[in-house]
Amino acid sequence: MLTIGKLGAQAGVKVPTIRYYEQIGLLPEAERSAGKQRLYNRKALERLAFIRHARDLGFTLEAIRDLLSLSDKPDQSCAAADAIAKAQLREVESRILRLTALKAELERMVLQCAGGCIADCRVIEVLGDHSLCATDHHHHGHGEARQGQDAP
Amino acid sequence: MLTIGKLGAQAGVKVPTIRYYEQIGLLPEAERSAGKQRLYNRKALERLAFIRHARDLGFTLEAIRDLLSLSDKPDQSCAAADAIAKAQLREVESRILRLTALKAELERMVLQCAGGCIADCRVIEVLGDHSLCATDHHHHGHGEARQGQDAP
DNA sequence: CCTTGAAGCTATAGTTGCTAGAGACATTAA
DNA sequence: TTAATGTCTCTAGCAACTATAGCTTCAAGG
Repeated sequence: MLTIGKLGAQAGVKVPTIRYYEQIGLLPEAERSAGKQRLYNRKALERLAFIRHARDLGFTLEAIRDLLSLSDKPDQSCAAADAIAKAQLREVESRILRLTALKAELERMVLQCAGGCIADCRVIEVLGDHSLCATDHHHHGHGEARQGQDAP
Repeated sequence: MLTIGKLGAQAGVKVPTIRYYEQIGLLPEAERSAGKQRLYNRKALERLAFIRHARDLGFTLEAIRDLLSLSDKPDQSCAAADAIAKAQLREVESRILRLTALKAELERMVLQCAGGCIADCRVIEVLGDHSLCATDHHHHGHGEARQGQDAP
């Protein structure tokens, strides 16, 4: 049996995040010790590692909730899981496209900045006037994969 | 003089977002009509367009705050503006790298899914076991450029 | 057996960048 | 004049956590 700290260390998830996952029902309520501390078994560790890994791949908690409930029914078709993964793939691809356009625009801005004074700065100028842009960086996706978390 | 609705339409920013920008001090307090409605002039429109454009390029509101205060001092060196833009460029580049790794992993998952039942599903399996991964998708950036907003 | 320090507990509030709703007032077109 | 918009303030909500405060529990050393 693992305490919440050990579990977090093994899965690479911070302790408050584990409690948060329990709170929103992504993890079941943990067993408790005599002194009301949470205790976890191997299955809980696997579930948490699954969540962590899916988060790393950019799945939302909602998508993960769906994937988890699918993985609890091993006899059904995996079409739904496949669809979720494909949607995620499309999402990632469209973000890459958009970011690539942004990158081009930023490079142009930075290259053209001669290092003079603000009045002549291309960065400020380009930001102030969209018509100076080469590319169409105008449509957007929905938030990146993770916030900055990293194993403690 | 523009009402807030016209201003938003011209700049491509929703009305509540404009009020929000004013609230957090990114836009100055607007003049008011006799009936206390906000009124804007050309300068306000330019400032808002600047913000909108910078948001489109993925700058945070904090970075934009800095850029705006720089652009108010046209005689100073543009080194600071240049640094902000370069930091943003590095940020975007690192997000692209990370997303590209994710994309490869997702493609592998999806390709290997034979479409059988959950018990054999590669998607579920790979998510459950990081050692099945080809790539190191383990370090992350800090949030994508925009939430889903788009001109009203 | 007792103490100390780390780890755990709950509960609440903060983060970013907005968006949505309620209920009241202003403006404009028919 | 009346109806339909538009605008006002205020509050609360979204994702996905993170941070803080003030407590209790646990494991190890003396």
